[in-house]
Amino acid sequence: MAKQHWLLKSEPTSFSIDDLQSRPAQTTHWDGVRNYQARNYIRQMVLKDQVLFYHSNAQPPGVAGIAEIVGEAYPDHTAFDSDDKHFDPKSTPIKPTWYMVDVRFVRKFKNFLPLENLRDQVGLQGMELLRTGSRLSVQPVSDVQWKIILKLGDK
DNA sequence: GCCAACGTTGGC
DNA sequence: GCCAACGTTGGC
Repeated sequence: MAKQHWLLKSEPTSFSIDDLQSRPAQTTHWDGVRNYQARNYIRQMVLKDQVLFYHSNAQPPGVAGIAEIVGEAYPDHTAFDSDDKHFDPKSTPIKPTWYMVDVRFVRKFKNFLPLENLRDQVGLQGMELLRTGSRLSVQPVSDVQWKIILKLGDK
């Protein structure tokens, strides 16, 4: 299968691309996804898929760099923990509702790409990220979109 | 702080 | 199954 590309949103005040870089093995599990459409995308991810690391609720919001999938979908255990912010009693170890992947830092872009600038780019108009009211925290990115964004980020 | 655009919940 | 109320996301 051809390599797939994705975009993952994170609020840098809770977990930034710098936090990912400073993790042991520069790797984390991407927990807390509690939306079915996003969950379905999580389950489609395969090893070595490439990911845009997006900073949401940031000033400015935008794409900060690249990561890759180093662990395919497995049950999100934070859903089982009643003390966890993302606890969901409907999800059980026997029949988990929510899944997560392992993600490893690849690099930060030379240029942080603010959302505002992406809106102006020819070829990106169809991106889910740019759709008015888009809230999906896990999104597919097409080959064409991926290439345009990498070119901008590394320029 | 505001609010548009959702997704979810629960009464009926 | 419908839909109003509510809660959340996230840009601005």
